[in-house]
Amino acid sequence: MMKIDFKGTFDPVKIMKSGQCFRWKQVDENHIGVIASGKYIEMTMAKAQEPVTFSCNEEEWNGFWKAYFDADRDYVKIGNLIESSGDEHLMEAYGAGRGIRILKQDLFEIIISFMISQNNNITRISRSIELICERAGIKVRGGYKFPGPDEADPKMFEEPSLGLGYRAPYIKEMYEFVSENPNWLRELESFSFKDAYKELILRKGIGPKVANCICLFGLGHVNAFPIDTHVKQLLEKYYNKEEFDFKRYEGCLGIIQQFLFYYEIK
DNA sequence: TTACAGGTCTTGT
DNA sequence: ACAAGACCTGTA
Repeated sequence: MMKIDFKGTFDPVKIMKSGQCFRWKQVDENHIGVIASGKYIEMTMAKAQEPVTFSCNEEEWNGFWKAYFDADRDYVKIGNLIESSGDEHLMEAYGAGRGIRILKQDLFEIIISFMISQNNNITRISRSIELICERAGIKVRGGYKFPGPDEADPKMFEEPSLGLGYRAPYIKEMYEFVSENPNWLRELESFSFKDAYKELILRKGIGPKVANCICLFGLGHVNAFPIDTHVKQLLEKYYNKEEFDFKRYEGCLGIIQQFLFYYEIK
């Protein structure tokens, strides 16, 4: 067991509902379970200001989960930057979203997950992803692993019951492409934010919004700022013509975006 | 029933 | 460059 005090900057329930992860689920009254990169962990659903207990040992924490939960980033500092901004809308969004962190998730899983997310709703996205995991059938503790590029037959994605709809050929093509270009993911990881973005939007089914989500949640580029319908609406509603202070939040733009997004869907 | 959902692709100016 | 329209489909 690892007990970590995040000093009010880790709220499992908010993260689960934040829309960046689709496979977190409540396993009992007080715990949330997660399968990430084939590893399983459970955590307590503590209030934001209480320490969180994780079902792993110190070696597992340091070797994987610490990075996954972005535990080394100073979210208190980011909170202070917001609190001292005088931006009332953002401060209100932060009040609602405090405790959300940017997870460092498996790159390929994020690519597929956010390709599925286009013009889709969270319920359907989660359902499709879970079905993909079950159909590929790679069991791990806690459920099924998300199938990597060589761990699923691309034909599988044509199956209508997965509910992928018109996105199915995009997903199939991505599995085939990465399987045939095994170095592509590593190259993406070595690229700068801008180069990774440019490379991603070359693929069919990936546009500006999804590419930004992949950069933010799968590649750890915290300056990626995905603009979806909600954030677009919010920017138009509260900030006339580019008056949002992007410059001020250089270095944590994606985290700011998460607060705004969470606030708007809530 | 009709409209919507964390957009993207295609086609036409 | 930019603006429509179309697009799978479960759910409310």
